[in-house]
Amino acid sequence: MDGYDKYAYEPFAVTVDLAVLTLRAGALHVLLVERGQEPYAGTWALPGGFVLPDESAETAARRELAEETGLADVSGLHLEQLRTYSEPDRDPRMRVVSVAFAALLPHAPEPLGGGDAAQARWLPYDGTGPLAFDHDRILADAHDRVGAKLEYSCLATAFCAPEFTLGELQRVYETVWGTALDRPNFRRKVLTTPGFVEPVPGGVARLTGGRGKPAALYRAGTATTLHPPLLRPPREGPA
Amino acid sequence: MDGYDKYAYEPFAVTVDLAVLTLRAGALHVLLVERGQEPYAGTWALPGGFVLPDESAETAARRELAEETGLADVSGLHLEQLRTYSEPDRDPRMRVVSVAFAALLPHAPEPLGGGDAAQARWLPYDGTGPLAFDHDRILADAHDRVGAKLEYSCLATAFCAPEFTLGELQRVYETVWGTALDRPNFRRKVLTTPGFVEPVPGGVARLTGGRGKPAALYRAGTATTLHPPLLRPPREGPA
DNA sequence: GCAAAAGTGTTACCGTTACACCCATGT
DNA sequence: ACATGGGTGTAACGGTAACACTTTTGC
Repeated sequence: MDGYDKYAYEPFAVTVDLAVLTLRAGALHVLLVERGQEPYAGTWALPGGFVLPDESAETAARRELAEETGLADVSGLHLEQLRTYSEPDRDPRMRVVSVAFAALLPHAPEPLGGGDAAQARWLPYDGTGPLAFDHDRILADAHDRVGAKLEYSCLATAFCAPEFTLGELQRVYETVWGTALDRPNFRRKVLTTPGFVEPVPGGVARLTGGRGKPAALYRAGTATTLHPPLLRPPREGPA
Repeated sequence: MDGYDKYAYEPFAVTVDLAVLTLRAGALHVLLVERGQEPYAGTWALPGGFVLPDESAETAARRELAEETGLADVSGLHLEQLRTYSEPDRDPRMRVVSVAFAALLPHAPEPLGGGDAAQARWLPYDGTGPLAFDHDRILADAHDRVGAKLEYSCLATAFCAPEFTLGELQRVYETVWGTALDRPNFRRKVLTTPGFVEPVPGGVARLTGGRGKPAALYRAGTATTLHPPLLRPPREGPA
């Protein structure tokens, strides 16, 4: 019953699919590619590709991330395995098992599409219409996971440039959660959590929008988890 | 760059590995099988097997769960995908990508090992020695995940029989987390969380150990998440 | 001056923590 | 009687929520 010795296995194609998320103009955006062939020709899909014989899924995901974004260095980007999608009929042509990943980008390079990659575009998270295959579900799962991890981890800084203001960090939470947060309370929570952020010593300040007081700059700290968590306001159930 | 049309994929074997956890005699136990062939002959390993051509990984995992435990009905058991392990060298013989699952059992049928399955045994979570392949890591990941989910979900009831006492539920937390909890506070927390547990109306009572006052019985409620969470006491860092 | 964004301070509330204490049962 | 496990009560603490208010910039 061990099974391994039989070699009586069915060949599967193993791929990775990437939900690459970033903030653009105050809205959550996803990196999507337009399919050229059937099935789903002309439909938007998550970027992805085959896992090569000498690669782990993580290695393949980071390679695809570099190819699709056109970035020279993706080693510092947050990349996280979501789960594996393996329904037998998820691809009509053949048996494809896909390991899905979520990636978080800070500043979002413009339309990109470098090299031999198909045209990749940033589209707003809401209003992508139905995606190819089961990619709507993968994208929704990615959003759920990221939203949940903001509560108990320092993940939010992965959406920010190396140096950022507390206002930018707060906008990450508000955009992903779709809720407004109280600024004074958010400040206190972030600043009193050891290792979440550390001030940039140069006492530098910078402008975010046009007007307003310049904000102090912070860097991501060394902590990875938040204790106690920063819980999102509970959804108001319709009475 | 779409890739799909090329059919230039490498064949992978896709398997599932199961970390089946239960509580026996107040200690966390894992279901393990002893390997008969090389590599790792004579070593304990997680139960698992190939994903069949018409199965999803979830279907395969539930089938394996039934086969390895010998239980007639495993439809009500908690089964949850953990993550996928795909290092190219994780099996020395061939390229095997494994989707790992965690399963939680209530009352733990005895040594089991029914049908054509290899001898499966319950072993204590601590003291299993090194397992075959990367199964130590999978098992540790399963334990981490379950421990974390106890904080913000009603998962603990999956370790309990359909009707249980609050003392039994508390022992689930204490065993998985390895920490003692204050009984009065635990009671309040569980009872004031809407939908976590509901009392068995028959006002029935039962004995857990030998002595002591009979405890009231509860069933799992309809809620799945805990708001606010039941946080485990923070680890005391060595000063 | 006015709007906009950053930053500080204060109070009330709520959940948890750390206990002390009582109840029911078996030996 | 006493040990064992179930169940109730309560005061202190800590973190959060919901504000009011000041400061610094651009127009």
